[in-house]
Amino acid sequence: MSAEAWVRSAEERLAEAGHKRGGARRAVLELLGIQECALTALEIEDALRDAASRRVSRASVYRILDELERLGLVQRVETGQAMVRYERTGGHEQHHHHLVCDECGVVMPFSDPALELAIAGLSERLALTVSEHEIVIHGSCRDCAG
Amino acid sequence: MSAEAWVRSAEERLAEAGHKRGGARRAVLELLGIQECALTALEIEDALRDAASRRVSRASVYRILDELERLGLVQRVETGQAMVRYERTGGHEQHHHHLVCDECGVVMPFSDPALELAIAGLSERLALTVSEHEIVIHGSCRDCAG
DNA sequence: TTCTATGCAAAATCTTTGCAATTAG
DNA sequence: CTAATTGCAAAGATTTTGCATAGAA
Repeated sequence: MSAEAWVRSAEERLAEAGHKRGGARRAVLELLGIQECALTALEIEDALRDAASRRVSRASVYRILDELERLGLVQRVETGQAMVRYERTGGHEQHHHHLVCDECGVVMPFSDPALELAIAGLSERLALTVSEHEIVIHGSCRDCAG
Repeated sequence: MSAEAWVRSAEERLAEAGHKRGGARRAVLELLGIQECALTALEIEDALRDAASRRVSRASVYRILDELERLGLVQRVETGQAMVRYERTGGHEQHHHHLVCDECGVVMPFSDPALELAIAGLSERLALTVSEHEIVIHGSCRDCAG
């Protein structure tokens, strides 16, 4: 799904849920739509200010992300770093997970069919209705490991 | 590994690293040793107070957990809830991951050989020296899903 | 109009740090 | 003695909330 299509479908979903349009949320959606990987609230705020697309207050960024998450439009990524990250769901070419270098803090996306299969099988046996899965692997990246 | 054996080996490791013994840390180690699953710093503080084993200040709990994590004796578990959780490493019968019910907040451990295999295979192909993996699956538990 | 969206500032929550007193080796 | 441990209180960092204004339907 392209960034534009994702933004459009997200706005539809928001309208269905009784939301009105707003410039701040639109700006956040457009930013998330074109991201390859997860951003923190602060990164979103900074990116919007720098891109001059529109300044959005931090409180709004948090409120918007919270609502988007409730509607399943974005997903939290817990990297174990100080801040939570968010990225759009269902939008990228394929579902991906994250690698985190605990030394330099870089976060990289990765995909693995075998892992997806294992999780799919697992989901059927759990005492839980699985809503999403997000796997974070920690370690040292090539630069840091030397 | 039994709780006692784990506490003993942890203290050895701490001694090697140049640490002296301390009552607060000892109490935290003994508590973590017997836990089935991950606790938050606050839960640790409360458990120690209630068990009357020893009161430990919150700052010390955090400092102790931080040091134990640095030495690889405990592992952080990011559940996506407000607080980070910690549990001992290498101590339980088998490596486990976590299920989180996003409705009631309950955290349950689970194990899955197929998942471990998938991760083992994956680790060899990553641009990362894997230090640990911790998988958290979100959803609704039986009680909440109805 | 009426309800949502937003910004600002204050508050809340979790975690870390500074400092002094204590204690282990 | 010397360095690590600990508690307390203050500070930090991230996130949430209250309130008033602006804006969409």
